[in-house]
Amino acid sequence: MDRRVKKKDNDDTSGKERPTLKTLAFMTGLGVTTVSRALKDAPEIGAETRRRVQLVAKQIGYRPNRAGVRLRTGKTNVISLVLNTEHELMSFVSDIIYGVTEVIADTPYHLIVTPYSRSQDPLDPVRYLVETGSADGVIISRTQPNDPRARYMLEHGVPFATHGRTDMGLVHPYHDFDNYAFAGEAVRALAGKGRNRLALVTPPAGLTYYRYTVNGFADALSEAGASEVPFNTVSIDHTIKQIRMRTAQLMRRDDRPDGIISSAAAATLAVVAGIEDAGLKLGRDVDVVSKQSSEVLHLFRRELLVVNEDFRLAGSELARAVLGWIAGKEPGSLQSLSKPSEVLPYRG
Amino acid sequence: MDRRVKKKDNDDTSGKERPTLKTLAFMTGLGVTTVSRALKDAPEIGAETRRRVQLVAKQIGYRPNRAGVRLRTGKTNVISLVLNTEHELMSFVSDIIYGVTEVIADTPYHLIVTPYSRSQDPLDPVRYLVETGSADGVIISRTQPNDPRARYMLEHGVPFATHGRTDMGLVHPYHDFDNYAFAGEAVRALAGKGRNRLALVTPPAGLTYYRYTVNGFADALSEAGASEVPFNTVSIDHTIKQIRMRTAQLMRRDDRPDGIISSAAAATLAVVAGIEDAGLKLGRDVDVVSKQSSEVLHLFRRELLVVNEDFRLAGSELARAVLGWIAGKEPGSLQSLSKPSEVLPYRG
DNA sequence: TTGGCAACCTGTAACGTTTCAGTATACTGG
DNA sequence: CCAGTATACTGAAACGTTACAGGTTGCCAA
Repeated sequence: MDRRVKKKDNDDTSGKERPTLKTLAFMTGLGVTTVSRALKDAPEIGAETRRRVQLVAKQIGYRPNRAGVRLRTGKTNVISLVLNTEHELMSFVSDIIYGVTEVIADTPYHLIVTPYSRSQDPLDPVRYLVETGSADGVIISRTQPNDPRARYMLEHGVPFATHGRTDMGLVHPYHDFDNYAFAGEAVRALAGKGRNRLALVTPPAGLTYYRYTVNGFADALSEAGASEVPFNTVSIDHTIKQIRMRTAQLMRRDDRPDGIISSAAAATLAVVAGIEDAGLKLGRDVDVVSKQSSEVLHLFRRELLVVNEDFRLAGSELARAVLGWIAGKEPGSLQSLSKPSEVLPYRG
Repeated sequence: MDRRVKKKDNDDTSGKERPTLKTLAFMTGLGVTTVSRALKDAPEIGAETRRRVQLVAKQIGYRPNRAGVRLRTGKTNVISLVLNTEHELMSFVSDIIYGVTEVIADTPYHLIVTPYSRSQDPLDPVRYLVETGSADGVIISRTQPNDPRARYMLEHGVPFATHGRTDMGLVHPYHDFDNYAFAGEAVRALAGKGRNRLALVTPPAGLTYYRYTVNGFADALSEAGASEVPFNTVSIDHTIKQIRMRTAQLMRRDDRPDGIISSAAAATLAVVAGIEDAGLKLGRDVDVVSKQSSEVLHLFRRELLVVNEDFRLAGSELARAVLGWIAGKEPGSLQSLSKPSEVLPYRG
């Protein structure tokens, strides 16, 4: 298993080995310390020397060895995205990753994906990251009002950002979509079409944005003089099959809703299928407003009303937030809330 | 000169610091070297000692410091997934990541996502990974018949696996979906429904699976006595809007196809929209067979015929392949081809 | 007795980086 | 002219790990 080749001093410029500070030191005739400091613009290095070192470094394509830095300083230059492998939306995973990578592209940071599954405590992966010091910053989703992960990371001084807000009286960076506003807009749009018996396909009950959605729904309902048709048997975490079946059941009842609001595009496909299973027609018997993160629902059924949520933006904002915290900014200043688009009907 | 530098001993068991080999050495009364070897079952360590060390290590939750290992040995314990941030399918990203993480969950490996965008040479991220030694293994997608990335990694002795095959006479691990078979099955299914003027929505032209798809299509066409209606103006890399528009154009022509085969679900949504824009009806005027990676198309239109491709499986296979190569297995033994499901009509 | 050998264990060096504690030189003010 | 100090640089140590080159026993054959 010993595949290490004997290594001589790399004090030569012969150029096959990856350059290190030692290489640079030799080439410039300076000490390793000076080179190290020159590269990070330390004040006690002469301007001339600094320029010379940086020039040579650029010329030979010097890149600091991550393991060396990490071992010495503990800095990993890693951001970890913690994902639930059962319940995250497909579009969420893809877009948020791209959003994050967009932001960290010009930094020395790498993105690692830390998964956890149904069986596990969501705290597990976070605990692992913190205990092993595997990341300088963490991004979590599926945020809860009282989130043990956020509390844990605050206690341990690990910078993080949450997708969704918490409600623990603790300050930390977050990015959130304004689901209160979304639900409200959705209700008003349906009311505007004369719909007044509305059902809501909610987010999973434990998460913070469940509350915002439900509250936005309730407040707008009473304001609009509409009423709720309870539909608590499903959430967007349920399978397509379940949502479809239960929607069909719901729509066969006498007191069925004439408007439905759905918190996710995938659920909406199932809802519409359920509606049609019950022999009803979208746009005539019932209207549906749905969130979506890519322009897919209007291809599906033109009658749908949609509101867009941009997960790529969320990824970028979250990355910016963690990096900001790592850089020493106030956590309280790294919070953002993204307003929903209008409720959009199909157009050409 | 008796001013000695105070050295921070972590030789105590007081327990707040993360345990290192030194901690274990102190606790067991052994040398650091012995502990290191005992933990990796080296032969020259007494059975008794070995068990004792491993017990203590487990008790206090010792985990090797990755930076230490990496600095000393060059082993990163990292697998990198290289992704194009413009053109990967949403479902692909999500599922392949989950597939990979499933496999590496019980290993010391971490998954890092290395993105590249339109503007960049696809070789860039790979070159970066290799030059900086950032990963022990690499997974790439969007594989080309003559793929510079595969060639480069082979030359540099970096283990990797490709999603899709190459055609360079070089041996390396891959996982691929049998797109030749898919296209063939699709043609036969359409022919079975009496369709004999078929169009194909291809993968992007540069990629290997474009060829397999096109060949499978062509071979089955002549075999079935059907003919091709050329539709070279789009591929699944085009935008929804473009595909939709061009499909509509196609379908308004006199020599329009009566069957269409689509290589991706997202494209299929656009294709169907285009068909309907042209005033035609799916299942009556034209039949469409499409690949999909999640059960979404039958919710969209019942008339669609679908073939399933499992990206999560691909992720797992690719991870297994890279890990196998890293572990010293023959690259030629780490290749797998996944057969398409039957062509499935809607059922209940 | 001596030498050889196997079985087990150990100290030291090195990976590349940053930090600590200096050193050498030149300049300043008295 | 000297002390004091600012400027520009440097070597050594340390982070945690593994490889290398020994060391120390105890036992056995000669």
